[in-house]
Amino acid sequence: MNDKFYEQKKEKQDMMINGAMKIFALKGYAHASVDDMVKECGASKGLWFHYFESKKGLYSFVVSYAVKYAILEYGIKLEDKGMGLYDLLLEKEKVKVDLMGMYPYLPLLILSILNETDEEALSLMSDARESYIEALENIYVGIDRSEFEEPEDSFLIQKMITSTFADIMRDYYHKPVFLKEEYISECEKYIQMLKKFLGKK
Amino acid sequence: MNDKFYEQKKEKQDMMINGAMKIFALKGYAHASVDDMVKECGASKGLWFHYFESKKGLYSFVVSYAVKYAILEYGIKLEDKGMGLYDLLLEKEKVKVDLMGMYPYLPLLILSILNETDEEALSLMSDARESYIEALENIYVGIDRSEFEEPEDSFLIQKMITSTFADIMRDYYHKPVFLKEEYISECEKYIQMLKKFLGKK
Amino acid sequence: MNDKFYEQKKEKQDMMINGAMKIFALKGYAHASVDDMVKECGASKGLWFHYFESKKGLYSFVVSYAVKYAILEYGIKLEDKGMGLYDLLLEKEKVKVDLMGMYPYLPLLILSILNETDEEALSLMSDARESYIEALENIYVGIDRSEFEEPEDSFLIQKMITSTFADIMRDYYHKPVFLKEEYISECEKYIQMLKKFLGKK
Amino acid sequence: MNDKFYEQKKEKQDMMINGAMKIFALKGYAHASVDDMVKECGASKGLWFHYFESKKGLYSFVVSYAVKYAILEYGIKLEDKGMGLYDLLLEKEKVKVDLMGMYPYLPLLILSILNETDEEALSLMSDARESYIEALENIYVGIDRSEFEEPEDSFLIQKMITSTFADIMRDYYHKPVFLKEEYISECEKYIQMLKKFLGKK
DNA sequence: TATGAATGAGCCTTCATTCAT
DNA sequence: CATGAATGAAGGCTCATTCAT
Repeated sequence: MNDKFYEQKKEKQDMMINGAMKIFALKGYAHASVDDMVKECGASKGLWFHYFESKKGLYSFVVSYAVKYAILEYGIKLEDKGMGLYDLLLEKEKVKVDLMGMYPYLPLLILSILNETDEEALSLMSDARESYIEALENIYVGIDRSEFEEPEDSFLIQKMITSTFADIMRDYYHKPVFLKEEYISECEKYIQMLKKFLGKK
Repeated sequence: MNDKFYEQKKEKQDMMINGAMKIFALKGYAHASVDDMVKECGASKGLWFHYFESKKGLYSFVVSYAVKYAILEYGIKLEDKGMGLYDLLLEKEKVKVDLMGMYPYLPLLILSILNETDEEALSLMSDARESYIEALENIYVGIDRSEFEEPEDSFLIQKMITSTFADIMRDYYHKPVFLKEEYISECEKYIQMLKKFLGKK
Repeated sequence: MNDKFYEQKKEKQDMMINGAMKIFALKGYAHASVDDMVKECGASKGLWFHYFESKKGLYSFVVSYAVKYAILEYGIKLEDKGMGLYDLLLEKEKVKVDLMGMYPYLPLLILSILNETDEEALSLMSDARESYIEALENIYVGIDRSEFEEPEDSFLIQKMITSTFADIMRDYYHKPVFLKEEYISECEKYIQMLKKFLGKK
Repeated sequence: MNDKFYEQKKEKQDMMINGAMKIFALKGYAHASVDDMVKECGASKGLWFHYFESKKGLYSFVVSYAVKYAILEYGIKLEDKGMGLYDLLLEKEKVKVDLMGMYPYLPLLILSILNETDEEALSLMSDARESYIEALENIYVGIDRSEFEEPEDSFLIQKMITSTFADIMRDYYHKPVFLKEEYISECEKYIQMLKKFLGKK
């Protein structure tokens, strides 16, 4: 269905993908307008529909693209089984920051996916959303939780870290420039604090 | 400006407030439509404008109302200075659940306020938003952090709990019915786990 | 149909009539709103409809009232047959200025009637409009045109004076206060100039 | 701001301009509806906003266009300085009638501009209105008033002619078809009459 | 392939009109 | 009589979508 799109130059593809990601990530599905994307990255209105048929199709595509790309990177950089919970969650944030090199708004888009409440948007991306969650679970399965006396505790902490980092990342996106290194330091503060109390790994 | 509205029967007032809270909380300012509110609670389109002049005015009013009401309840139920961090944050969730008795979507609306990115919405509620944040800070000032060797740690933990509870609450709102007791139990799990490791109070 | 209305105190009647005249005269039929009239003179929205059934009915009534009142005054003050064209047209303006004492916007309303283009408005007041025009013609019939060699000329001049005074009056209404004496002086300038050249009477 | 519009075919431009002129001229700014224009000339509702952003923008544009066009024609056809008052004012009406060839409602629109009382409309066209009035003054400066013993008289007469012709023109527009030649004859009657009495030129 | 003119459904808002009190 | 709450149709405007070029 999006074959035509892939026949273009990679550069132009990425320009359009980044435009769409930015607008969708910042405004959410319903409030994002195709005109915004035209302004953001030049490609004409007709072209978006030529490649993606509809706003729905575009959203499906971009979300699915973002998820696939993120899963791929996670796969490459987080696969060394046997990492501890803390190191892995921190590493995961570093991967996200790396992703921003190519697709600056990809991590924010993924956060917005997980928080999206618009029913239409949810139905359009249900597959991508689930496959992202599943991929994360697969990664989490490999975590070495032996440091924790009660395994259940580690899951609660995992959830807390995830929620907290998501919140912080959203804040960083609201600043004029996303300060990558500062963001990672901030995450590290939490990890170090937790390590001090709750398991060393 | 909303004098007319307050002259109506309390029941009807609350019906409209709840309708507006629900739609704004679920869809956000920009994507909430007055038509949705008409469907939600019967009051005709014209009536919303009769009372609130504009969608902007309605949003301002509802947000401000929600914030005032929440601050009031916090004031009444969280004022015993000297509570520990954990007990206070848990108690705060209980207050929110109590608020749902009268205004089911009030807590979700407050979460949405804190996450809102639409610039128009932000400008409409800047006062309310700030007064809410300030009120929370005043409550947090009274927390007894003596259990924590490093006070800084307690602030990181506080942030983590807040982010986590917000996430969980959003999930509970996505279910067909908000299971209040289950929600509180879930929050307690986190608190108990943390108490085990990080201070007893 | 407007019996009910006439059963009120004269004062209140005139307050409402003046409110309606002002709004209709200033904004024209289509753009005048009943809310404007409420603001202008206090009588509640429901009351207008109680007395006049509809905006159409109100317009019909007010226009008809204005026309009747004006014709009455013209009848009283311009009836001395045998006046010359110039004196009569000037006297007519003086009558209008007198009318403002009781109904400040009556003369402007009459001008607006004669210029109205809105089809609905035209159909609502066709009778009043015609009876006004007819009444004027009856007055003009009594004019002594013996000063004019060619009677046709006097009709052209009459039309010119009428158009000119109407224009000037509109200008005066646009000022913060209608300066009555100044208005009459301005009219006199034209009359005197014309007398100099075109007949003495 | 209206670049897009000018890139269309001249024919289509003129069709839309004429539609807008007609509706604005007949109904005035406030009561003119874009729907009326849709009915009048086919272009869809969205298209008007595609080109003009808002009803305000459309009004500004059309008024400004009309004024510029009229001033241009006046410049071409009335520039022979040294014309007498009468000939010039008559010539001016002929220019207006010529303008109707391309833009049938342009002269009526200009009359409506000069009579408009709606505050919003006034603010939207203040520049155009003033530039029109100024252009007329520049033309009037060239008038040869030597026939008049008292120059002041000539200004009064000028005002009278202007008011009268405006009135007559409005009447002609209210007929099913604007009878151009008849209109000019009517104007000439006044001019001839005046010449007979008040200066020959 | 690429553009943007063109369309119409949907949303915010106004306002004449009705009706319960 | 008097009030103003309540309603819905109509108008301004946005935006996804189509289509001629």
